[in-house]
Amino acid sequence: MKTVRVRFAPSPTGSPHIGNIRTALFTWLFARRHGGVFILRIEDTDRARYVEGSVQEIMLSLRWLGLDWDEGPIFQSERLPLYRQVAEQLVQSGHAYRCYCTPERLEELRRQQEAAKQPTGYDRRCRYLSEQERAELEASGTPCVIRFAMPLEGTTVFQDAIRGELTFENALLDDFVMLKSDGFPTYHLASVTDDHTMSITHVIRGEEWISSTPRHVQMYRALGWELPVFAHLPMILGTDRKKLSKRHGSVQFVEYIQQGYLPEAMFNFLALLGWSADEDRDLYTREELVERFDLSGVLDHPAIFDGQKLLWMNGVYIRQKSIEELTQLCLPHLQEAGLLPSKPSAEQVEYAQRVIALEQERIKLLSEVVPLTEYFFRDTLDYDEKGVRKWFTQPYAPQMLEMLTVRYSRLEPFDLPNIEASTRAVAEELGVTAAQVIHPTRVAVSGRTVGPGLFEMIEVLGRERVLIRLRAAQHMVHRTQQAAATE
RNA sequence: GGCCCCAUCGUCUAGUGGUCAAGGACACCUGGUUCUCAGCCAGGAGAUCGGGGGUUCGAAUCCCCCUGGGGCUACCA
Repeated sequence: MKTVRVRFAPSPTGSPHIGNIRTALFTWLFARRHGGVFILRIEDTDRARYVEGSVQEIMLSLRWLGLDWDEGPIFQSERLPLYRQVAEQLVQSGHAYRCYCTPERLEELRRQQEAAKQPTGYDRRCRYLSEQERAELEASGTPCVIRFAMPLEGTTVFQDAIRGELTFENALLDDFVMLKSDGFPTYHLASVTDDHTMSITHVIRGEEWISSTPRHVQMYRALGWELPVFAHLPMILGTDRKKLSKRHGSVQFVEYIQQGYLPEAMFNFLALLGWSADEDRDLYTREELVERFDLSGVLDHPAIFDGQKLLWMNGVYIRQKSIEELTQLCLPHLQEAGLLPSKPSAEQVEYAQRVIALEQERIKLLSEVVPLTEYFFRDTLDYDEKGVRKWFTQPYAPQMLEMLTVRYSRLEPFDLPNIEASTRAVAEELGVTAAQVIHPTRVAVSGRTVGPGLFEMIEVLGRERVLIRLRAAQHMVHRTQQAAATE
């Protein structure tokens, strides 16, 4: 059996989105599953739509996901002579012809067809030019394109690895442009030519290409080239069931990277969007996915992209991380937020690690580490309003804070068991439940009503910070109770 | 408008004629663990398989029609 050779062939017309990358992922998975070759090809044949930097974003996204390519990136813009030669060959063999129609005429033609509710499409005027007309047009230097001469009747049938046999009526397919007047090929010419010259065995691409495939099939035949296997992947739709677009919030793939999704979570999630092994499970390692992936498991209906499950999965993978690795992953976010300097000391990293360890099971997105742990790094706290109202108004609060201050000052060592024991002792002395001490104390040392266990939090904060915060809380309690009394 | 593709819980999906009065996961709800949240554990609700006709002893699974959604219909990919 032939070596599998597949390609991911994006056009650099903007930042890649989830759908683009999912196509890359499936293609890569297929290549690795079959010990094949994965090629990156940049389809930069549209000079007008070219967006600077998108090639970098594509490669960055691929690398981040671990989709390594074996050949490329190959730029179609550097292979122009090849496409022209193929187009010329087709003209010579009578499968293509030069068309001198102006864009204006084409537009007018389309307008008329639409008005008459006729199918739109080129009317093949230049296909039937006489030798003399052609020579005159050529001599006058009129710009021209090269169009493919589609068969006028019959059907084009091909097998799609995912959808089975697909049939198209040739009469309904017009003579599409292969080579533009600027000398650049259109997608059809470039991709067919490259897929053949690069010995691509399986053309894996989005479903939006299905209707172009009969054209490609006809080109392969006209050229006498062997057909690859076609596999059209289902699309990914937004929550409004519409094609993914700017309106759907962060659809740009790089934004997911920035927000702190883990590559392993994204990989896992994307693999299950439009493909499924026949198993009741959702969590797979990259290796397990490579072992199982096949085109036969690819679904033939579109999937709606809904980030909830991705977020959950990300949390799962975050919880699986070693604390050292998670810390390294979180550091950039903490630095960007100004909670840590750009070159943190060993002590600062060590502290951050202990903080992150306390929040690991709550973090679903790396960037969440900032709001979740802020109070560990800042000197002044933002007190939760509800928490203050509920706990700082308790009559025993002033005395409680004083007692805690005294006891915490004397603890030796200042560690978890001692902190817990002394805190519970305070509750007992005050004649209140442990919870009645724990909750106001959490507000006092963190400003929050939710967070890690109080004793762990206090231990990590350290005696010095805790005492300062208890002092600040005493003032806060005083003010709060004063205000309540005057009302 | 024309051509093409598609249609199972809100979402991702299992299911290829009988074992399905449809299974799993996310989200949601309840209970347990507990100092809160999260996590974890247990349970619950949630699809008459888009609708209607067939075929068959029997259909989510096969066929037809309708409806709905999507794609293409460029000298864009």
